[in-house]
Amino acid sequence: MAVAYEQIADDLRRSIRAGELAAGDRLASESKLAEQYRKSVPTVRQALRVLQSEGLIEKLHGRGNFVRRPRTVAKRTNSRHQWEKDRAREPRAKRLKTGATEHDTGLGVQDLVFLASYREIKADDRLAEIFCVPAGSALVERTYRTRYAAESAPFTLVTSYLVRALVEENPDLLDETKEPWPGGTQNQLFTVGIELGRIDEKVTARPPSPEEADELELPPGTSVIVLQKISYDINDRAVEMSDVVLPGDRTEMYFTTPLERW
Amino acid sequence: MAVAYEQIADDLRRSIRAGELAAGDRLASESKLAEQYRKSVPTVRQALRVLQSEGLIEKLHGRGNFVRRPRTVAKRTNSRHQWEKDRAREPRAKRLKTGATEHDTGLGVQDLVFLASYREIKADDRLAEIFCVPAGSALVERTYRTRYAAESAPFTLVTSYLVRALVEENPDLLDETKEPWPGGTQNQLFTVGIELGRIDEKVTARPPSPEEADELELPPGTSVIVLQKISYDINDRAVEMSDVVLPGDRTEMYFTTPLERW
DNA sequence: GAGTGGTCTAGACCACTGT
DNA sequence: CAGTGGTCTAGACCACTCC
Repeated sequence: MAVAYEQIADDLRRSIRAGELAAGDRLASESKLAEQYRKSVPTVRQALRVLQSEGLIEKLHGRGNFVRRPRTVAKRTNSRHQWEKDRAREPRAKRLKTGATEHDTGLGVQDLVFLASYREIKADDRLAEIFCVPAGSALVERTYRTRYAAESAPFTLVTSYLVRALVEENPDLLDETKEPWPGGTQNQLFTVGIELGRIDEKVTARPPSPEEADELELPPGTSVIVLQKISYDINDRAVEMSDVVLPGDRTEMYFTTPLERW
Repeated sequence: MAVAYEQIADDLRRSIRAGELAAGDRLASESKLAEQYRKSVPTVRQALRVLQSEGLIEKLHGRGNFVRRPRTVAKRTNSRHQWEKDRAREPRAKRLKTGATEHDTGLGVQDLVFLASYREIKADDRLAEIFCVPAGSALVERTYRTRYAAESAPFTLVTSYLVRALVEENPDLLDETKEPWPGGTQNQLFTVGIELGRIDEKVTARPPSPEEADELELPPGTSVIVLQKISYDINDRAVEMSDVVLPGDRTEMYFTTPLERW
């Protein structure tokens, strides 16, 4: 009944689940497996494709097929926003100690590696509409990569936008060498007199672009979670927007919604 | 440079994007395509697999390969919770008119098809911990399927749990024929004297189980978004939990986080 | 029954990895 | 260089759909 490639996939899956093949182990070569199961190599490869799409194995050209190691789950909350706001007016010494990502993940600043780069761009139609500025207005585009010190792949790719005219009175906000900025974006905005009143987040999932799959080290078949965050000041003006790309296989997001009393 | 199957995939992708192949059109048969591109059938099939994993085509055994129709995006917000709470004490006539899903999607009750079934279960360890009851306690398990009247696949699979002891004083709450219940779960809980104080939602993404892929009509390679919702009453007691499975390719979720003033 | 996609074979050659 | 996975061929046979 069951087709051959499914039987092979089932058998290998069972071996992995049972621990006969441990995380990081190399599987027998495809030609060896074909011999063992008395099937052709393409049939074995079809079985391996199934396991790969389930995230159980990793195919490395010229090296072999390996049992995938489980990766650390990265957590993200919406309480981070109020937490960051509360710290935005604290003294630098306190802000230096920890940031919103550490708040979410429960790790210390030494466990995370952080890369930032800034450049200036002109607003396209989407960004112009969000910020209610004319298309072509000057924006600051900031890209961030955050990863665990012990792993090679980042767990978030962030592109953040600010309206240049709103922040240029503090030249440090245009200088990427000031990153990581203690206290984060909310403290940066505080230095130019902006207080946030509300944050809207839109969450979707989609297949990764080839570049995203490469950078996040995603197995084929894994989706990315895409989060678009817009920060509004206390006058309901959009002052910051971020596109956040998160690996679907290792991200958990938590949202708390308080309700008003009757 | 570029390998054959990628060239074929690129060419077909371009045809679809350019509209030469419209949504719902059948592609030429695999043997015809092999002839056209002067490649073997397995190579053509490899190209089609790429397009399938991108959600661009749908393979129907015995019928052909078809350009996939874009499906309606389903929206979900967290403002639905306050909205539903505000309506929970309204008269039945008002609650009948519309529900939280209509609030999210902007549609009327006539555009949506709704299925519900109830059964009684015993709490497993996970549920016992969430509700702070002994394992084995009686729970009401309620499953819901919601779809657009014009489409065949539901856009949400919901499994919701209540502690039987908390709701059994109103026998209607154990009766699935009372669904769809005007005013939703928050009105149901109101009838037994429960007011919600907070809702926590946890969001992750993962590959679908075969059953989920089948029911949601997901193309291979598409993830599902999994949302676990826990509703707490005003004394911080968990009173309801839902597991919500959403198709990753057609779901948008919106979360608003208000911030306290400085 | 004709036409379609699904599975499978047996083997060739190429590209990548590590020694 | 040997060994590995990646691509590709040419064809066989099966399962499904629709007429």
